[in-house]
Amino acid sequence: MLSKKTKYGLKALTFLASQEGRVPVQISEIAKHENISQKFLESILLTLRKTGLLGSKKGKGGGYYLIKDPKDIPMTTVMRVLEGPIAMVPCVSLNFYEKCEDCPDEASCSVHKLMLQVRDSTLDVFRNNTLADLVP
Amino acid sequence: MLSKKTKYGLKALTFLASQEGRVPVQISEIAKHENISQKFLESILLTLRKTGLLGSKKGKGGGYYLIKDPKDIPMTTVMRVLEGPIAMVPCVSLNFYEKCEDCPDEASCSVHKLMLQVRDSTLDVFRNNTLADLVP
DNA sequence: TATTATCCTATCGATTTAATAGAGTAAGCA
DNA sequence: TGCTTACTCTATTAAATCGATAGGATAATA
Repeated sequence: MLSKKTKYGLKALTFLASQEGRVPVQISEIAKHENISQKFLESILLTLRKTGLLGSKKGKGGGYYLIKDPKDIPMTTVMRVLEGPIAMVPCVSLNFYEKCEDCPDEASCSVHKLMLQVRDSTLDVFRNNTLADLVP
Repeated sequence: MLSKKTKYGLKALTFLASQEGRVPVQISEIAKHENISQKFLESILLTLRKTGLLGSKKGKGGGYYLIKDPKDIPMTTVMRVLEGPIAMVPCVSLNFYEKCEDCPDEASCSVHKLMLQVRDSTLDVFRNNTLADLVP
């Protein structure tokens, strides 16, 4: 299940991508437009900034803005930052690999085999979509 | 992230599918073979039986067994029973549809658009795999 | 009737999630 | 300089979920 954090983050990013130019947009405006808890959104935007996806400006006329062109932001990046691993199981994760404690042999593991396929097909979707593609 | 319930359930089902004939297999044997907490597995097998995927037999020589041929059990069924909705968001779920409280219009929702693609590609994988395909 | 093994409910601790509170900091402007 | 604005950061919370465990009830076999 997609977390609200990711859901809100995606909506906020899409909203920023739909803006003309790179004018900073206030948290309150985004929260209002997307029906999101402002305080919660605050923390989400903070992590997006720390990851380098967003820039921010304090004080009057301040807010958040996209640093790169939406079409140069693949959804793989966004999803990994917001939701974490794309794979449903750590043992098939490209960026967050971990061995299973149970499971003596990955190669003969039925779960591994199936989840590898799921990861690949999901990855395809995220690789074929940039933030620009999400803007209506 | 795939829950342990689903992971264990998949392993147990695969193990049963790999058995010769339809001989009942004891919980303890499955748990031991797959390195799974026996008590936890107990509750998982119980739900699998209630859903009609497994049959059971009590007393000596008892245990669990597959009711249908592994190649007639699509992974869509298994995953929905164990993990629940395949979609990452209720508003794109075929079997567990729910409207989002926020989000005034699905058609113009960026999250909806993206998650629809993910659902379809994941569904493809599960539709193209039966339990028989998981057996090594 | 004794043994075996599933059935069922209840509970528990740990973790995660979503949200909130509140004080701190930097930028703009008069 | 001092005021206002708006992001920054830490801490806390309530609720939900997860994984696991305990223990007795029930049914089938020998």
